[in-house]
Amino acid sequence: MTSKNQSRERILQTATRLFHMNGYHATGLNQIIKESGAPKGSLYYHFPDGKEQLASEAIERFGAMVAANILEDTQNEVDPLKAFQAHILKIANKFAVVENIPLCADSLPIGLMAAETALVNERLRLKCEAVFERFEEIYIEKLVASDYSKEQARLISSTLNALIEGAVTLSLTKKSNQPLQDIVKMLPLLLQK
Amino acid sequence: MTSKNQSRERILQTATRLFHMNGYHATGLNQIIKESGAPKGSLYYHFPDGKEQLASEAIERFGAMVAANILEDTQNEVDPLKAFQAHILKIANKFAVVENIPLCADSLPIGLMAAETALVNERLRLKCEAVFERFEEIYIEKLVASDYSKEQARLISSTLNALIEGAVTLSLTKKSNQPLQDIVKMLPLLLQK
DNA sequence: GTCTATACAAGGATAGAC
DNA sequence: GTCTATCCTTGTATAGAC
Repeated sequence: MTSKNQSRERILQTATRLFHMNGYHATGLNQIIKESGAPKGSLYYHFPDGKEQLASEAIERFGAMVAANILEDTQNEVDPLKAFQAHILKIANKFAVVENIPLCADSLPIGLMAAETALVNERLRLKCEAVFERFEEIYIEKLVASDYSKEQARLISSTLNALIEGAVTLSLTKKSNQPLQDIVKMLPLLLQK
Repeated sequence: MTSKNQSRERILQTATRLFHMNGYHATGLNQIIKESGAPKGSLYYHFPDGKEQLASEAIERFGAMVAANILEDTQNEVDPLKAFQAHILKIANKFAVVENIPLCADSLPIGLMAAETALVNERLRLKCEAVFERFEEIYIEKLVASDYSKEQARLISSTLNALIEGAVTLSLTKKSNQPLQDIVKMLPLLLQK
């Protein structure tokens, strides 16, 4: 019972990290098995649908992790502007890259897997879509609680989602968290009522 | 001479499209050869460094195409706000998706290949970085010409880059150009002096 | 410049013993 | 639940004839 969950858990954990670091197509099942240290034979036992199922659950888990982070950061500050800025700065700080490996995997974009799968795998596309929508919901809730109108809140949240996703990609590409710092500075303009 | 360039050209064209639609790792050399209709034996003749070289040139070409579009759109309008809005709307309109295939390949993000390669292939990462920087330069130039300060222009341009990249990814994932439309509406706030 | 054939590795997936 | 062995496909890349 516990051992079942242990090796399933190890596989899923490693898969989540690798998929989001390197992407869906660049990550092999053999690599996941090797790095997780889990018994090789058990992969298809725990994940009968193979790679697709593994990726699907990885996206779900990754999304939940990030959503929890967002939620925490937004609840620590009453002011939505300060809350969002704190959240982005947290990402920027985690973002330091050491020898090509980002210090923390949750500073990576969901957009990599989203863009990889959007046109070719409906199941995974839907998972990514759900994740993005969850983020948006949290932003909206925070804004509405501070008396932004429903439509204004939706618009800001959609933009914020795009902004963070894009800035993470840029930071990754430039090997610098400058783009993330830049959007923090611009955020006050976006949140005007 | 012309025939040399013809088949080289066909390969590069197809590679550019496939790499940016499906990503670096999901695109096979066999697929490129098949779809381009180019003679199979000629790939390694024209691109001795194989897939990496092909991708490198594809990124360059794709970046140049998009940069030309941005330049055109920004020159058709004196007001930077209107110019940028027109540019994004153009992307949004091209974006219609028919049976999972986007109507126009240049509505796709560079970010896919950027995020795929940033951590694992320095040569391609640098190409992507150069492309993003070229975009930023164009934005900055337009803003400075309208009396924005240097630093303000840089900040807005960096943000705009992230915004568009993120919105395209979101639109792709949601199969809707709503995110792109959203950022058009928010743009006036960003361009305040 | 182009073509065919082929080498060689890695990918995902399955079968069957334990 | 786990392990090993194996299958099939696909991937990149090369050699050598034309």
